[in-house]
Amino acid sequence: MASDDFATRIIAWQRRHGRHDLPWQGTRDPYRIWVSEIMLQQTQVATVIPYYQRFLARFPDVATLAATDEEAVLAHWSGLGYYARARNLHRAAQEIVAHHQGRIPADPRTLAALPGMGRSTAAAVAVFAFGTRAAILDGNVKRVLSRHAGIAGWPGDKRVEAQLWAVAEARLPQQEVGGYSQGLMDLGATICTRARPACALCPVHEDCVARHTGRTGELPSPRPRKPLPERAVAVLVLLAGDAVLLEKRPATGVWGGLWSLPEALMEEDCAQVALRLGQRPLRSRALPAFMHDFTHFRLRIEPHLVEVQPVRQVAEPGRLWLPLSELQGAALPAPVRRLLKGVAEERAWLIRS
DNA sequence: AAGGCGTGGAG
DNA sequence: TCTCCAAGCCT
Repeated sequence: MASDDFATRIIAWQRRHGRHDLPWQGTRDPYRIWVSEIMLQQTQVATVIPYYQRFLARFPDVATLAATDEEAVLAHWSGLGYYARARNLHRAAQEIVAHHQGRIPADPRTLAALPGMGRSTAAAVAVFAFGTRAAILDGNVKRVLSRHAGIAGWPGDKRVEAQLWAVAEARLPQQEVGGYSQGLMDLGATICTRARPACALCPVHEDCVARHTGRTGELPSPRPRKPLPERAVAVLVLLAGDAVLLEKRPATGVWGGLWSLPEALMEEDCAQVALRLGQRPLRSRALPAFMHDFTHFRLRIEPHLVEVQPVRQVAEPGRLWLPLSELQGAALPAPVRRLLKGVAEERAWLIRS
C-alpha cells in the first residue's frame, strides 16, 4: 500500500513533473483562465495555444469582449470548431457586465449558470482563479480516475459519469486543490495517456486498479460507435472579380453564425443557382471534391467555381461579397477557408502568368 | 436523455 | 486510409 494519500502524491508529482508554462498559467486573472477553459473543451492544448494568444490580444478583458460584436468574436474563433462555445462565451461576457458588475463570479454554482459553463468548467475556473475547493472532471481526469479506481463503462454514460464525479469529490484534498487539479490533468495528458500509458512514471501506479488487473488498455471503456452517416453538398464559389459571395449560416446548427458558401442541390445546375442568386454566370467549372469529417457525419463537398460579371454590388442582409484578399479576418469554417485560400492562390498565379 | 456540435493529431 | 477522440455543453 502506498504510504501517502492519493492527492498528496499527485500534488508532489505536479510540483516536479507537471506543466507550469502554459499561456494561461502563472496568472489568477479569472478572465484569462475562463477563456482558456472554454477553448480547451474537447480541444487539445497544442491546437488552442495560437488561438488563445490572438484572442487575448484582441479581447484582453471581459468588458472588451462584451462590447464587441459577435462577428469579430467568431472571426477569432474561426478554425477552432464548436462555434457555440464562442457565441456562449460572448453572451456570458455580456451577462457578467450586466449582472455581475463586470466581475467574473467566484462561486462555482453562479459560474455554472453562465452560458457555456458546465459543472467541470465552472469548477476549473473557480479552482484556478479563486482557489475554491471544487472537483473537476474533464477527459484527462476521467481517464486517470476510471483507471485508478477501476471504473468500467463509457465515461459519457450518465451512470458512469456519476460514479466518476463521486470519486472525484471523495479524493479532493483540503489544501492545494489547484496543484492537485492541475496534477490530475497533467498526469492524464502526459503519463496516463489513452494509448501506451507510462505507468512506470506514474506517482499513483502502486494502487492503480487497472494497472494491477492488466486493464489499462481497456479503461476507460470506448464510446459505443455507430456508423457515420455520409452526406454530400454542392457549394458555389461565386466570383465577381476577386470577391466571393458568402452566406451567413443560421445561429444554430453546423457552423452556426459563420459565413459559408451558397449551397446547391446536388442535381441542380450551378448556372441556375447563380441566376437564383441574382447573378449572370459568365463561365463555370467543377473544382475537385473533398471530404470533411464532423464528429457525427462525413460531408462530401463538391465545389463549383462560377464567375460572374464583376459589377460592384451591395449584398442583401445575410449575404456578403468578400474580397479574396480579406479571407484572413473573416469568420469562416475551416474547409471553406482552405478551399477559398486555394482559389485565391490559383487566381494570383494566373494573373501573374 | 441521446444526439448535435469542428477540427486536427496520433497511432 | 481509417479509427479514435481531445481541459464538454446544450437541447
